Amino acid sequence: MPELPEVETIVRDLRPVLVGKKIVTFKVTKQRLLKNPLGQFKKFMIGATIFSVGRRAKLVLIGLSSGYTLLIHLKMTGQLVWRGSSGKIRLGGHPIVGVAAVPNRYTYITLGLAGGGKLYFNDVRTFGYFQLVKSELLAKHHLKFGPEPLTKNFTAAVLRQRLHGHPRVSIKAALLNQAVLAGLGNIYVDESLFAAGLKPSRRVGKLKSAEFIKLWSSIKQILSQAVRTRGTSFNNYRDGFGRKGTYWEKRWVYGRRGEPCRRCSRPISRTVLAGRGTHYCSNCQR
DNA sequence: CGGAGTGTTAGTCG
DNA sequence: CCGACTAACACTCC
Repeated sequence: MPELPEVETIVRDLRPVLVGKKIVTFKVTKQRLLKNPLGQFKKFMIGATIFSVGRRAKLVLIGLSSGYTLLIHLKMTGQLVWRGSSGKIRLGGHPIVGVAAVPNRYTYITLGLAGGGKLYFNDVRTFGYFQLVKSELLAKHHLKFGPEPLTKNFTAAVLRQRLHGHPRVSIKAALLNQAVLAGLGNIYVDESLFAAGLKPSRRVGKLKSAEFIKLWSSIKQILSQAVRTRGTSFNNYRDGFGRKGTYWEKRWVYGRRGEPCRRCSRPISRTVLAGRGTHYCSNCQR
C-alpha cells in the first residue's frame, strides 16, 4: 500500500502517541526483517526515548535519544499498529482482511513503551524492514533519494533537472525511480501521468518544456489531494480514528482497466511497463 | 486447481 | 546506460 501519502498519514497519526515515550522492550520473531544485528537494536533502542517521528521518501523515521534513528520501510504490506494501555488502537499500512486484533499471525516485531503502550509491526509478505542508522549519518544516507515533491524546494525546474539525467527512460520508469524523485509509487505515477496528459511510455528526453511544467503541477496536485484524503486503501482499511483513506474513490485510472475514462469515456488501457501494471487513457494521454 | 496479479526495491542479464 | 526480468513472500481473485 504505502507510497508517500500513506506513509505521511501513518507518520502524522503515530507522532502524537509516540513522541516522548521511552522504549522498554524490543521483541522480534523474524530476524530477517532486521538490517542490523539484533544486539544493536537492543542496545540502542531499549532505554531510549522517541523524540521524533518523521518521513523521508517512503521511510518512517523514528528519532531516538540514543543517537540513532530507526528507519522502517513498509514495502508492500507492512503495517504499524499502536495500542495504548487503554486498548486504543492507531494503525497505518496495509489492511489485513479479517485480522483486526494485534498481535496476530503477521506480527513480527513489537516495541514495548513505558506506560504500557505497544507498537506492532505486521507484514504479510515480509518484505519490510527495520534499520538503525546513526542520526549524524542520516543526511548522508538520504542522499540517495531525490527531492520531496511536496516541499517548496520542489520546483518545475528541479523536476526537469532531476529527469534530465535519464533522457531515454520512459517517464513512468523515471518517476518510479526514488533517486529521481522521492515518494511516488505505482498508483500515484499512473494518476499523475493521467493528470498531466502524458502516456507512461513517453521518453523523458522527448518531453517539451510545457509538459514538464504540467507534469510538475500534476504530481503536486495528485499527491497533496491524496494526503488530504489520507491516502489510498484497498479492501476495508480503517485507520485508528475509524476513518478510511479515500483517495481510492477519487482515482482516475489506477485499477480501472476497461472502465470508461472519467474524462472522455473511452476504456482505460492496461499494459506492463517497467515491470508494473500500468493504467492510462490512450485518448487523453499522448 | 492453476495462473495472474498485488502498494517496493535490489539485483542480474543481455 | 537501460529496460526486461526476477526474487524476496503470502495471499486474493478469476
